[in-house]
Amino acid sequence: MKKGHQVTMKEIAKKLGVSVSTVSRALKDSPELHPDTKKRIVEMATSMNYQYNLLAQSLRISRSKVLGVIVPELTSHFFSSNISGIQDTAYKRGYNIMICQSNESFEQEKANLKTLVSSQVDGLLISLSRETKSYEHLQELYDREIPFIMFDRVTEEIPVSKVTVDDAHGAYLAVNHLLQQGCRKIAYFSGPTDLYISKKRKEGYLEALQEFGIPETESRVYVTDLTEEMNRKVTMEMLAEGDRPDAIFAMIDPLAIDVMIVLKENGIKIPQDIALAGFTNNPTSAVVEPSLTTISQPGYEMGQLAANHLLDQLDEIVPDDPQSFILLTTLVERNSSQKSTTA
Amino acid sequence: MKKGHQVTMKEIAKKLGVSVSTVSRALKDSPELHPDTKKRIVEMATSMNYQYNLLAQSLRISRSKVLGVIVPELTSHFFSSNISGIQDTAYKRGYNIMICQSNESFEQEKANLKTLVSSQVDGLLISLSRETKSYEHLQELYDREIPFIMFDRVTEEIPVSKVTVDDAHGAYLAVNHLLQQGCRKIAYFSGPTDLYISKKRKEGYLEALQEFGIPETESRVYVTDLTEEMNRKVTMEMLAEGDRPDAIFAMIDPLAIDVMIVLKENGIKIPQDIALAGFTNNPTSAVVEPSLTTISQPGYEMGQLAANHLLDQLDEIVPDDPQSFILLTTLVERNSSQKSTTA
DNA sequence: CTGTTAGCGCCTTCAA
DNA sequence: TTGAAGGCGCTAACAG
Repeated sequence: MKKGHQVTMKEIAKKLGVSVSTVSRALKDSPELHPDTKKRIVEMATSMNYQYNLLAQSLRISRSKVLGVIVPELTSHFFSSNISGIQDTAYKRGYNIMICQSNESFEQEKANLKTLVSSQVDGLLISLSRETKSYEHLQELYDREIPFIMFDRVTEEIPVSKVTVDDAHGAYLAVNHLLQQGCRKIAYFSGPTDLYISKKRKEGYLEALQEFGIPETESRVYVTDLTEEMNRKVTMEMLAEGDRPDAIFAMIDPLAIDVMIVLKENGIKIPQDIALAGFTNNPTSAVVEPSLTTISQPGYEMGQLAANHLLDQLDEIVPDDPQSFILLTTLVERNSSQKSTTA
Repeated sequence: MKKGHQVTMKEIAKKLGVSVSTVSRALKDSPELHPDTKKRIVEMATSMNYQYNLLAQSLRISRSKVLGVIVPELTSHFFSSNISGIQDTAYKRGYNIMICQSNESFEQEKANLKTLVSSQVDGLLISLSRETKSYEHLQELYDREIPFIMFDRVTEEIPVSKVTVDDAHGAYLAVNHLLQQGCRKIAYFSGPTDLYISKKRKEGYLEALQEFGIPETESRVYVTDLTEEMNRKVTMEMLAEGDRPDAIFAMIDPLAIDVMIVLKENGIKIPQDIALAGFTNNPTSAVVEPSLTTISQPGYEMGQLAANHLLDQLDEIVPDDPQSFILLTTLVERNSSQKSTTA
């Protein structure tokens, strides 16, 4: 299918017997122009259905007014909330966004970066894939002075602005809550250990335990690659052990829900036998049975903040030295952890 | 923040004392070029960290290799699945995507259309907002011969290709299933009546009833604007009536779940007192209690199909007369409707 | 095999 | 108040 012809300033100019520059000036409402000429041109443009060509402008001014976004996956509620915040913010400030998903693949992430840079995006918002363990591609981006910031899945290795939630504190809130409920043998179900959030949330987990005088014990840490299969396997392993925990803090809600399913299958009562808490506050968590206690992350706000900050940097409203924004998480108490009321 | 300087072919040419066209040819591996020259140029480009400027190419060839996507909202699982399918497909075929969300607003949808057209997207994939009841903006797009197709939320008014699921048949499957379970007084909970899917799903509902010799009765149709508030209100109204239904078919899962919550609050047993079925198969539906019987829509596949078809049209692999793709839905039987086994 | 020229659509001097 | 010229980065047609 061939795209229909788009009217250009040149054509308007020819029809009216004026120069292209005059048309250009009229269309951007320049004051140094005879009102009549302006009127004639604007009317002609409207009647010819003229549509401004942003591409040409971008080339001209070396600014595309496009932001690139790379996320691990589009279908997760958290990331789509981020994107929603980014999109709304960018739109309000006159920018479009181009989106890529790395599908949690390092190679894909590098490829995405390349096409977005090629497309001359003015800046990038990046959330790293699970596989990303080396950062040369980001370093190169940095060296080439292409503005970008990271959100949620970040690395400390590159000195750019970052937007995250307070993972450690969120985990602390969750585990502290479990402790308040009387649990003392609390397991931590972790994602891959090299993931930033796995580490941070473990910090909070350990801090809460320490505060209650419980010796740090790695023996209650279970690691999964977050596939349903392995989540199930790890949970079964835990159940097979002699000294079962009385509570589980799972690094993210989907993991918590996988754990919940396995526990229920095995006749374990939640929260009576084992209390459970997650992290993220996915919509699903509110409706599972029992409803899942979790930590709420402000996904939409993160997206807004990240986009606003990047645009502030681009527009030099704000100096471009790296800042770290840490958003607050909140505890959402639900039934999966209410020992006191349900026991 | 100023974007770092990007190396251009011109600079490479100057460094090497050749012409820009030679550089251009070398970089696209043209055969009519001395291997040595080519080698020198490619090496120089690499060492200077040259990055191709897609924007300039777009302007030159009048093709941006960008697809525009407009969806009502980004955070719904169904639409993010669509987008995921679109993105993966576009990427594979060398296209980027620009995404806008209309936030269910007609004005926003028109504005989105405008900026995407301005950005010179090669084609558009559109899913209409709930508010969209007039179609001049699409007609204009059509008249201007900008290739686009619609998916999921479509209108028959514009002769372009459409990708939808078989809504009527899906509804038929759900209601037929409820009938098989022995229910005879089946209510239909509908969204706004001017919505395409509201109508189509009602058709399937009525067809199933008819097949069982149940007189069409509008009295069991309940209409909501799909806000939680009104969903609740309508459900309460239904409960207040004398002749309660023994089953409910809700137009979409979130509505079904709102209904489920209200029923449970009122001590109604599901499915024993009232069976329940939804439509969409959101991830949430699998984990609610009782798990929700629903109709599965292939969101990712819809996105893939839509993107592939549009690109086929653009690349003239396929003639550009409008086609209608109707994807199959499947019944997902879960506990909210299993009268036979649970009664 | 390589260089020159022209132009994609737009805007910004500079000149008139 | 308006026009002409030049250029953003790249490519394609035409020379040589």
